[in-house]
Amino acid sequence: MKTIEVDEDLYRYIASNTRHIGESASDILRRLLKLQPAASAVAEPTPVAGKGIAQMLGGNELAADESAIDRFMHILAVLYRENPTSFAQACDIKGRKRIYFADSEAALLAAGNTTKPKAIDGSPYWVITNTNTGRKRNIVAQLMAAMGYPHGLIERVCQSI
Amino acid sequence: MKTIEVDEDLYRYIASNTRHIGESASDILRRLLKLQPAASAVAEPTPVAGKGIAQMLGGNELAADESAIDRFMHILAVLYRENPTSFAQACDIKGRKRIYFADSEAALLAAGNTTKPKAIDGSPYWVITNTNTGRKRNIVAQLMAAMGYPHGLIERVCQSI
DNA sequence: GAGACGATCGCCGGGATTGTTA
DNA sequence: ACTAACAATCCCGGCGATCGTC
Repeated sequence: MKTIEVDEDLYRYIASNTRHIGESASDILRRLLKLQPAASAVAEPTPVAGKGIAQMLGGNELAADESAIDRFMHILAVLYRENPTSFAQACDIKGRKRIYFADSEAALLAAGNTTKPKAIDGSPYWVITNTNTGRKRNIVAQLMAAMGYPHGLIERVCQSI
Repeated sequence: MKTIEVDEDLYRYIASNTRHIGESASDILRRLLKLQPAASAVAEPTPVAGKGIAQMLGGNELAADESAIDRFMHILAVLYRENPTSFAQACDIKGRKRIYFADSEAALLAAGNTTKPKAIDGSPYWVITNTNTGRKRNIVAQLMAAMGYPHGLIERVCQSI
């Protein structure tokens, strides 16, 4: 991985061409420049834990998300994609009254008022959304901890929300 | 200046496309992606009348358009003509409920009430028209940013609406 | 769906702030 | 009582589209 500097507007241009969750700056540039996709992209059946999330942090993909909610949803989508099974086991996190994750909007609505549930892209899950940013960080931290991510990475991800 | 991370091979590819000493990554990428140059440095006179956005601003082309809508439509037509591909990638801009661009009138009508779609001259695209001038400026700014135009030019174009 | 334009104002989403409970 | 953790109200900024104006 090399680091290069680009102007603001170029950066936005690249970010605006994100096609799907988990796409890195390299992926986007390769597509825009009509180059061959990275060789390893398809071949790897079991991604190394932490790879997807770390890549997300390194690249510019979160830049396209304007709000904390967008970044929150984006991170959750990547976490799910990276390890659906682990996510499923880890996501029964709850607050005092509310539950945070469920496989239906109704379940979340039933456990609190005005929770503003949103569907997690590419997964069967929904999350609560009506929280301050601190709690969003909290939820992500708890989830990632339960999924077995290392401390440092968790911290960096939370920082990025 | 923003920093992004790219794979080794991409880095080498970009470096190998350097045209002259001191050329920045942004300059090279702009050229490879066929985006607008950052500086006003249009060293060579661009002869064809009505060729680009800068030309349009320079001349009195827009003066003939009485209303903000006319100027709005005019600008969009020029932007499309200047780079149809980039326009196509950039134009999936939307509001909270409405979509702003589409390749058919019906698509815009379906996504909002009384949006007053109009066809963009010389292109297959339609835009929403029932917005205040601030929003028209907004739409143009978002579009141009996503097409990779530099800030200064975007501002001047919006000013002219 | 046919008058055209677009400012104004109502509504909605984001999330900090404030109220509540353990 | 005091605090920490949590819930959800409510303010602000942004968006939609009605309706006043020409």
